[in-house]
Amino acid sequence: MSIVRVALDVPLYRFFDYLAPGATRDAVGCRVRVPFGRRTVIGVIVDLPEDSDLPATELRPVEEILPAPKLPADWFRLLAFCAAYYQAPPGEVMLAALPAGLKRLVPPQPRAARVPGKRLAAVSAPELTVEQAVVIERIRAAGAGFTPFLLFGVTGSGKTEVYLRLIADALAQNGQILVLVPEINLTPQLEARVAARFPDAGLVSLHSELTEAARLRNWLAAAEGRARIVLGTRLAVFTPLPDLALIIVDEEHDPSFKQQDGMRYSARDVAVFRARDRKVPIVLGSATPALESWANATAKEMNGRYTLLTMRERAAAQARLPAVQRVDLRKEKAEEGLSGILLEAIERRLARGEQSLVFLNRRGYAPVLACTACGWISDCRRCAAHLVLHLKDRRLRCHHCGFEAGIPKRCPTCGNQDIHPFGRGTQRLEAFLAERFPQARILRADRDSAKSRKQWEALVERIHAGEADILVGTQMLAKGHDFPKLTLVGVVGADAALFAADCRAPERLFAQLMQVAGRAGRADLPGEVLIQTQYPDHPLYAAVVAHDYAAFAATQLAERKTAGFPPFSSQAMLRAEAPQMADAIAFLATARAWPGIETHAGITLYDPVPMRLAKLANLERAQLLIESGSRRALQDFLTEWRAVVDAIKAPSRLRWHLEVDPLDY
DNA sequence: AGCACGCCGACT
DNA sequence: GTCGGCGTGCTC
Repeated sequence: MSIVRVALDVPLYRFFDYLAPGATRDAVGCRVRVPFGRRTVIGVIVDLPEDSDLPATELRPVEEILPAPKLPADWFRLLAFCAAYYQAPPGEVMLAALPAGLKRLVPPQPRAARVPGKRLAAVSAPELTVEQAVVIERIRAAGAGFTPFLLFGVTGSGKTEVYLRLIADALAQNGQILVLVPEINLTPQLEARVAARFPDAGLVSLHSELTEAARLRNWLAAAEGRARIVLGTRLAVFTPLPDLALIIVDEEHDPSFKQQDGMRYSARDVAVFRARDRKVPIVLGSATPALESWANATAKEMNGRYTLLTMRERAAAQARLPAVQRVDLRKEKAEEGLSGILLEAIERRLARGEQSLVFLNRRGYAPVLACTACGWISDCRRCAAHLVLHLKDRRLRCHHCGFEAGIPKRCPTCGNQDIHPFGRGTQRLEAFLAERFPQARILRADRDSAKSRKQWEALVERIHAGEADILVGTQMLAKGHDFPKLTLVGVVGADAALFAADCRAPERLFAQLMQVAGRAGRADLPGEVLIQTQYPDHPLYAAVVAHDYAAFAATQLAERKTAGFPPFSSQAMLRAEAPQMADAIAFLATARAWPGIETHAGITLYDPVPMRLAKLANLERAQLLIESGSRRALQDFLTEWRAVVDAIKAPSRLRWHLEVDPLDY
């Protein structure tokens, strides 16, 4: 009597054995319909064990083994690695990696895939720059095995063309290619370029905005090898690819590669594991690499784990890097937060019929409403955060939990009518600019003005069509798109990130500034970037002005090394949330007090502390940082400790999770 | 996670 | 009397 071991979608760290009369090893990798408690669920057969820990009499028989699709062995290795590394339940992790259509008891009726319409002739490849050619040669020279490359190329240096050539190579050798991008709706032009170059490669995309049916269709096409190129967001890293030959991670520094709930994995790191496991090359591309990646490519301690490839020149011969300048706000008078220098620069663009972009990473009209008499401020009653004033729809809104309220006419505490918006958001800048430049057409681009992908695309379309003279936007505008007529970028309100408690804030600010600066002057028009700041001497801005990522990264890494922070140590974070902060702290304190820590050398457990956003949606949150100089030691500790934490008796309303390699503090 | 059971409080 | 709150225990 055969026994099958089945992974099920439950938060438990074990599998379940079932009787499967007549099943052979061939069943491993198949999905299976099994009774589980009082319900019937879909699982995945992970093994065909000789016998079970339980007597055969206690095993229930499977209801049906579903022959296709079959998950391959390397898929199990990948998911098992993730479950172990991220301390997540293996069954849950495996089932989460499958498209929903494969988890239904009644399988969805597969509709015939639409026959691709007009098949266009492949767009021919442009000539390579010298740098591109060198980079491609070096990657080719490394051959087919596992080699991780960090492709460090300034904005506009033509990383995409490098990807396309490598994809062509892999296709020619009958390989499949996995391309990971941070957010699909910000990179539709990459998809378009790949599709145009390789019209016969059966390119499919995989991301969470696809309908369930489309996702299943594309997943199957990839898993069956029909699709030769898979372009997707982080979840695509788990797609079975029988002929995988190359992995590309574009904008590898982007925080969107980090999953922020459920299993909190880094798709970039998972991709590197997968490349190593499948013995294929992987190219991580960025103009501002994550410090971890940069260290892997340059730091002595990392022994050249990654091969660094650099492209310094912009590909379009005429396109220069934009001239970046600081505007000293201590000396310059500012009107509604905009300096005379910036306003004049905008005026010149208006006169020349060019576009300007004012970048402010804060949406709404003003970040807070306050009473000048009694000190009342518009706080969210469910979060430790201010309600943001949205004048456009006359609401106060919490950007964390979504709580909304009307705008009070007078102070709710003291009745004073003199209540004022403090600070500035994109709406306020938009209003001021409209008043200041009545002849200009102003377009605001933030999550409020582009809620859906459709709205966003329409907005981009209008900008491209030249329907705007001045753009006011958040980081939404920093990514992806090239606007040929955009020659001026003004950066407003960036200083706040300079002194944030989060050690990664400078890294993110630098990446953001480089990215938004890269929007200026792409074509034959020279670009200008003006950064308004109270701290013009700050080394971060100096590095941005000099377009010198390497110098910036060197100082950051030196700081990290002194502080013993990643990548010079490994970290994990235990977080708890409960209606009462005291309960959350007490839970973490109990976890920290585990005596078994004695047997684990080199593990530091910090004190439990309230999170930066200490209260969110009526839950108070605290966290405990775990650090070790040895990743191995941390892993061993976490594996044991996780079970200990699991067994702690806590109030029923308390929730907790463990995050490995946290990005935010 | 579901989904049961089981025990107490406040309702038609 | 029973509807329902959530604590506890189990799922091959």
